[in-house]
Amino acid sequence: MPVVKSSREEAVDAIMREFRMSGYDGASLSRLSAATGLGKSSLYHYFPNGKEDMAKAAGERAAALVVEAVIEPLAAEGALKTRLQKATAGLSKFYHGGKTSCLVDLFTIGEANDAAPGLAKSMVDALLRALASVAEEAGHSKKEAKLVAEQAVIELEGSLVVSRAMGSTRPFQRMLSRLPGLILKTSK
Amino acid sequence: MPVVKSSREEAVDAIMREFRMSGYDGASLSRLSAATGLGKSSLYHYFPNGKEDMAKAAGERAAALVVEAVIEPLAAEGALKTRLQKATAGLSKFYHGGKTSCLVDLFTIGEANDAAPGLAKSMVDALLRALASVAEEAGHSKKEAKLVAEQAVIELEGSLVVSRAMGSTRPFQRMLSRLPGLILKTSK
DNA sequence: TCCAATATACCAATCGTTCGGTACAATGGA
DNA sequence: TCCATTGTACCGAACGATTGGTATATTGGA
Repeated sequence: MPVVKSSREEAVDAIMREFRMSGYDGASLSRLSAATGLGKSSLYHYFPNGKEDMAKAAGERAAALVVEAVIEPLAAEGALKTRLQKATAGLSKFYHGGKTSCLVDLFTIGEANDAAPGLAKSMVDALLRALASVAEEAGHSKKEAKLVAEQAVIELEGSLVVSRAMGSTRPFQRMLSRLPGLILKTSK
Repeated sequence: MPVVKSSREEAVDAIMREFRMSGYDGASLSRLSAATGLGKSSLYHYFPNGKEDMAKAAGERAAALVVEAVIEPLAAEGALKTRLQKATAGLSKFYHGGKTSCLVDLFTIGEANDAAPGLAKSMVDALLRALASVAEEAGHSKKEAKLVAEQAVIELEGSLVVSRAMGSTRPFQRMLSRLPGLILKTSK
């Protein structure tokens, strides 16, 4: 098991960071080059199809991080409440307390749609499935569970947008504190 | 009262549409030129500071439309429930049933921050104030009203993101049907 | 005649991309 | 063991196209 990250893995991390800061259209090759410390031409060594490949790699990396920080804790052993706490902590970490945007948002704007179609959809689908399964376990019907999961993702994405617009992480933090209740409560 | 829109007003509408489709970075001058049917020279005649001015004009236009479709109905005479219905209808119209994005989201990404700082914040602030005032009228305390308003904006923005990502307007529609209850209900 | 509005032509800068090439490590047959 | 070969990792320079923006000329209605 390699302790040292490969150069490519480091690059993907940096690229993901840049995309989450500037969006797809805003993340120019120059910026991506500066962010990775790799020359523009070197980027094409790791990502033969250029920006498109970089977006895909960034999306896959982000998805993997969400699985690790949120979905796996939810699927683990233990009390529901504890798992939900771990998942919200994971969300806070992944979104840096609300300071970093979500690629689901950024990759559904402008040219990103043509460059990497379906990428955002698959990301949100995975999250929806994981949340719905937990909501079902918490006592919701299959139908209710789906709605609860959707509501959770809506609040997640929305709180990130509002936090960004207001220049404050409070909306995101408040959303995190609401999340466990949203999924656990059975009363309508 | 002019029935015919001035050439500039028509241009602003088209520009707003283009920004809402492509985001700030994605809306190039060529696209804006094509969308308005105006040559670059004409665009710079109406918007001397170029893209930046266009973004401001689009933001102001969007804000005015939201005032007209949502905020004024909320502040009008009549039963609260009726006003909320009109406001949700206004939201549905402004966002084309969930098919069109929100500039609050798009203008907080990439270069837009530098070009038009504070634009998104002022937009979301106006909406928050209007919603909070209605929530207060519905029986919430000042503090609760603020939180309820924030929650409403979060769900609005979030449902637009999720709808975009899923390629379905259902999440937005469901959010609209939740909205009145969110603001009206006094029980915790 | 005036001036808002549009056209034509152009600019430097940057875009995403490709080219030709270097440095170095690993491989493998003689 | 030698060394030719191959693969990996990277780079600077340049590509054509497009970016946002400007300067100057022309048009046309009041």
